[in-house]
Amino acid sequence: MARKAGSHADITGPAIRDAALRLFARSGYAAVSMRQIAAEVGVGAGALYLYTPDKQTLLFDLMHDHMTALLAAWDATVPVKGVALRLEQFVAFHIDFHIDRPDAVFLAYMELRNLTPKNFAAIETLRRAYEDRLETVLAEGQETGAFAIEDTRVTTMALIAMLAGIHVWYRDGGRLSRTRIQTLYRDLVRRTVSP
Amino acid sequence: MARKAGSHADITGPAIRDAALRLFARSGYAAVSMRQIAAEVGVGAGALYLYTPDKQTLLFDLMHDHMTALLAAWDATVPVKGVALRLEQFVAFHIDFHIDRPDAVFLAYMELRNLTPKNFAAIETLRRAYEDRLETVLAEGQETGAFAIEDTRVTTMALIAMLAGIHVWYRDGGRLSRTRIQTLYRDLVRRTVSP
DNA sequence: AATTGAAATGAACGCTTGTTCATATACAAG
DNA sequence: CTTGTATATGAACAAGCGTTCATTTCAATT
Repeated sequence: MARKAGSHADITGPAIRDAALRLFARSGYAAVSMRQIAAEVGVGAGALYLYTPDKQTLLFDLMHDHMTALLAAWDATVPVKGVALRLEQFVAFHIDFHIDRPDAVFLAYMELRNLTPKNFAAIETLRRAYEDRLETVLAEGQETGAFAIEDTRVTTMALIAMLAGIHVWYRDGGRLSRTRIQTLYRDLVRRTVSP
Repeated sequence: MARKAGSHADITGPAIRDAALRLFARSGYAAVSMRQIAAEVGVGAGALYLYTPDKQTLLFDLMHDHMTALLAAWDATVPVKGVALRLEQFVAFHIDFHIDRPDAVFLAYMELRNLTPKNFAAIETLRRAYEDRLETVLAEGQETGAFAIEDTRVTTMALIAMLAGIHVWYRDGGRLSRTRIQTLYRDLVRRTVSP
């Protein structure tokens, strides 16, 4: 039996991506089979290939779309005046964006080594671009004397890692609210760069 | 042909673990086959099962031994006087220990989800114990007034993540020497906790 | 009512997987 | 020189892998 009522491409396509994202994040790309993804969607394995040329492209598209959306969202923020406030804006933005997408964050940080070299390079470029957004803010603050930073690149990586680490322990409905976390990390970051 | 001259258990055993560690770190547990590990050692696939009951145990033992060695090494340090210096000691220790074991660090941070529930719980306990070592230092400094920390647990996680992030970008013979990195991170950490 | 075409099936393909086991080898002890 | 044992082989097993494709189903268009 095929083509049940109401089951069309614009439903199945996103459903496949959702299921793949969830399963890849939970068990890892290599450990998840196309048949598992298909079963989660409620479809035969062959149907997946109506929506993606192969498994590798499915992974790449998920990571690529996440990174692209991340950069677009930051670039769409309205910059506040003053580099110190701009840095606080970055922290709040980062936490907001990432806390709502735990699975995509997991993918982007854990599945790089399962990308083909060409796909890996593409994602690395995007990741580097995001790091550069932060580094730009830090460098500007350093120039104007608003910050006192010993090594801009190292501080960038340290802050990104600090923020990325939230996804390791954050749980919805846990001890700390999102606002509280943003406050705490805003202060941690401020201490790290202030003169 | 079996049992070549000089090829004994005390050579093959460690060789298997070395190869497994390297391959698991490079490609991920699920993506590495027992035959690949065996080939790297220069042995048939069946021979692996003279040294490990199964693939899962091989992974677990690698992670378990790493975490155990980490805790033992820290507990073996001679505590310096003064909680601020003790924190600096932790930073230097952490960087020293981890920078020499990039593959084991990769495993311990990336392959948790490929552990069976029981094995996962065991590793989580060890990881938590390591975090607690740092938290203890922070809490003591907070009590004595040497540090000014808003939330001890969050700061612990933030600092661990910051330090763990080094392995993402550090390359042997890169721009920064190990000592330089230790100095930079010592200062970053100090700023984060100082009153 | 007939036709079209997108959407899905499910069998089949050649390969790889983790693991087992009967068999073979090479060294150490008697 | 014979025997015993630790070490390794490599074929075999059932299961699962990603992917392809001839075929079927169903809704919309004519």
